[in-house]
Amino acid sequence: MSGPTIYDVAREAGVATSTVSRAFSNPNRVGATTRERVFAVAAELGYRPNPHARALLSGRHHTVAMVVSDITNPHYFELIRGAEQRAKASEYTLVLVNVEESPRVEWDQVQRLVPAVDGFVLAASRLPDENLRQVAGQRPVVLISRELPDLASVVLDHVEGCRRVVEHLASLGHRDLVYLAGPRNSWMAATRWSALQAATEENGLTARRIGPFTPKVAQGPAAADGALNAGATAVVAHNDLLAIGVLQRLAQRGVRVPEDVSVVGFDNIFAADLCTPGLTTLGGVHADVGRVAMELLLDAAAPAGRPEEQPRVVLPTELVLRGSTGPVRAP
Amino acid sequence: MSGPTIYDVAREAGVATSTVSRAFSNPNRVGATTRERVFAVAAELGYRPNPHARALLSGRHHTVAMVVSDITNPHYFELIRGAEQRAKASEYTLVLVNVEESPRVEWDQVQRLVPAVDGFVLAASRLPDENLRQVAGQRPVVLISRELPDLASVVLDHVEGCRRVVEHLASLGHRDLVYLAGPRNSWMAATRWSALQAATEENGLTARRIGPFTPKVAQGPAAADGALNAGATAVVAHNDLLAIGVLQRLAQRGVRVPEDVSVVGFDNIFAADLCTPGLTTLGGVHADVGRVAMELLLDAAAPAGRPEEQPRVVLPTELVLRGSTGPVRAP
DNA sequence: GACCTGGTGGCAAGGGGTTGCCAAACGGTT
DNA sequence: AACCGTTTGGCAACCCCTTGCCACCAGGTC
Repeated sequence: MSGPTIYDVAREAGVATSTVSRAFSNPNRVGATTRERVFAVAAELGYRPNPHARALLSGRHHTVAMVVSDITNPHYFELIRGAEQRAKASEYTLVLVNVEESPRVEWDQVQRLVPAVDGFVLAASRLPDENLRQVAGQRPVVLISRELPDLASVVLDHVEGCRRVVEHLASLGHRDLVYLAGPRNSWMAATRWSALQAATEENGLTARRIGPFTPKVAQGPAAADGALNAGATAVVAHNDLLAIGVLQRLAQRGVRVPEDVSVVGFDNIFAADLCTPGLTTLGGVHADVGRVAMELLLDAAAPAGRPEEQPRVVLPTELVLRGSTGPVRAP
Repeated sequence: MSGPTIYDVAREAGVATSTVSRAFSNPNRVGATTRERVFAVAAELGYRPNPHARALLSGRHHTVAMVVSDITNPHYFELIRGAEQRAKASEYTLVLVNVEESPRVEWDQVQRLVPAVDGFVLAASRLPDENLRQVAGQRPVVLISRELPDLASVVLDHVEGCRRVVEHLASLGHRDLVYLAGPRNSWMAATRWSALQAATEENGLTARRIGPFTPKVAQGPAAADGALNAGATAVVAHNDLLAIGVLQRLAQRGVRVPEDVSVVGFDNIFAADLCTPGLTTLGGVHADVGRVAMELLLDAAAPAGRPEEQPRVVLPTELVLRGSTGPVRAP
């Protein structure tokens, strides 16, 4: 069934199995001529080292897992793409797990994979802090869109980003904003809210929060109705999906955007510039986020062992202005 | 570093390692009381079977790979989601590989993974037929959006679907359509083109083809300009991304849709109903495609061995009418 | 009491590769 | 010719788990 082994190669090349093994894993431990013959025979036989046998002994699998909380959110595609690219570049295999916003599923899947992978990239993990620490005790972990002391993480700079959002709205004359909150167990949701609060205070605006909402288009109507009911002039949605749902509902109810209400999202997903009006949103280079996270993970998983201090990378955001924000309507 | 082994469990429980092994992999081969004690000790020690040691002997890894040709296309998200869900349900691990439209990368990655996975789902593979057969000789393979005799596949019914597209355009008075072709090595592109040809002939229309185009938004302008130059009244783009790019370019050039030109896409991606006007497109339940493909693969990879005949599943399409198609302009 | 039967559990041999340790081979010294 | 240091390659143990085969034991039969 499976292909030839080092034994076949060794026999064929007239050397010991250990020599074949070393020719592949530690080339300068074996003479040049011998090595060449081994390679030649291996190529001829179509030999490929069995990664499992290798992993068995070394405990290193050249495999990492990426866990995302909602694979249908286009935002994650970019993260995945960046991470996958980086992993591939180092010949690491990427295992993808979608946990559909469920901490329970996330925990089960991570535990199932612990013995099979060298590390985890957890994107927008919904696990409680102590579970994250547990996982980190078992394998190297890099968080995306979440921070925790002593764990490596990559996040976009939402403090700065939210300030830009608030300043933008303030410059348009808005005095009050309503934040449509993301899931309760989302670190990002909490971070955005406190960053918005800080920035509004700084700029003399008020901020209110309603929700939490599952950040999907389908939740848009509920969120939009809530915002209208609160008399909002400016709405900041937890992410673009929710914002798009809000836009749709507002249009349906005859509320004009941005004349009556301004709407801001987060992530700058693919669809954000296609909807009507285009969505003003706080973006960033998400593929880079994925790439950097994977890079940190590969470093941590490297034979050298993980460094003592866990890096915390903060990447810049970018406020993308489109048609969904405009001057506040005359009172 | 790694956790306890069956030896630890065996010692602690006062039984032989083989008993521990059997307690897990073949429970009714060992007495109830012994089994309970083994489980208790295992739980206490936090024992987890090492999947690699297991795979080494059985040759089965409980891991499958999914290869997609462009992970940034929202269309694939749904495929991935369906496949991931199905794999998870059977406790299979899903390895994701993005090959960025490159047959070379696809081949390298697949070969790299052959010894590590139980099978492959190849979505829109760009590999030549003979390479696909080679892979199928090494591991079970299920194709998505591609057919090949003797290989299992799951596709949407594009013959029927294209007929619906053509009938729709014909009913609006169009007498001629221009197909903006997908990549040269895309089976889907060839299939759509021949299905469109057949359907146009059947309905007394003419069809022309320009391209090929890489099916991304960025290629839209070139495609749109080509279509306008050809004097098209109805444009059928290889997929929604290209169609969206076309819509943008047409708007930019002041060409009205659908008054001057009708545009149709394929896939019904997330953004198709957000653009302006909404995109008429041939959709289908892509998550089901992924799910079914994974199901076939798991069947084929099952211990029973693969069945002799390779299933070819054809799922229904659905023509989604939106604003981008309308009556042909008066001549 | 001798014999059989079915149910349990242990022994030991892998499965494919890695690696510590040792020995042979080789070229050069004195 | 005896001696020495350095490569280079081989032996065998080990990684963790599975499984064919055999031994054992309790209970049932005649």
